[in-house]
Amino acid sequence: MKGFLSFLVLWLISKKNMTGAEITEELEQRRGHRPSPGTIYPVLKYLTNKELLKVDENKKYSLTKKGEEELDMSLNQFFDTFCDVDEMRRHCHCHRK
Amino acid sequence: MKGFLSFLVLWLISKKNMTGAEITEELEQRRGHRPSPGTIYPVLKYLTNKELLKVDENKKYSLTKKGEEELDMSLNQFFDTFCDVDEMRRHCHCHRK
DNA sequence: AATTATTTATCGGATTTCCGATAGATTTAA
DNA sequence: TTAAATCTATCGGAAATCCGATAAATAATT
Repeated sequence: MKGFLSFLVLWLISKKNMTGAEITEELEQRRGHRPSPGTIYPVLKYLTNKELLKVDENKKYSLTKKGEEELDMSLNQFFDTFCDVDEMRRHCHCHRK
Repeated sequence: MKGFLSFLVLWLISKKNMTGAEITEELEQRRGHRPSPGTIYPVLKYLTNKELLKVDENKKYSLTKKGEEELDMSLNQFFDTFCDVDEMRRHCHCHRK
């Protein structure tokens, strides 16, 4: 529950506060398949319990201060791992049909 | 076994043919922790069985034609999911201490 | 050649991750 | 105000993921 999906959810919510349904929709757009309700709601609950997300009266999730810090750390980790992301993109684009 | 680790291994080997030990080393550099032998060798076996990798007499792994195609597809998927990777990086860097 | 160190490989199991089914809650439409 | 549709939430279980322990194979050192 603390894998790539959590990371992606934090990132998406950092860009725009969203409800569970909106997050589901956005994930489907990006990944090409829709996460099941049994996937996304437990993730949101987990992140809320960890106080990385908070939710308002309209069920819109937003990052807490702690969530922003966690996101920053995860982004750093991400770019450590994918330090050559520009090269990845070039490789990707030059092979595009 | 077909998750992010496989993707990363394919990418690393596409840049440079490596042995299991060298891949382990490179992953440790990037991620900050060393994958256990019980993790990395099954992944290499899995990718070899799927004919995405081949291995020479010195145990150096390299991509097969099929492996290159798989990598291309995975890279496309990656950049679909992280379509705003530049924004991610900016966000990341501007928060760096 | 014998010993030691390193690398490769397998195995069983612990944990994580994710899903489909189900149900309750909320919203929308009739 | 019902009825229908959508959203939210939980549950149990299936599958994926990863590890540590162990052992076999290979390489390096003495």
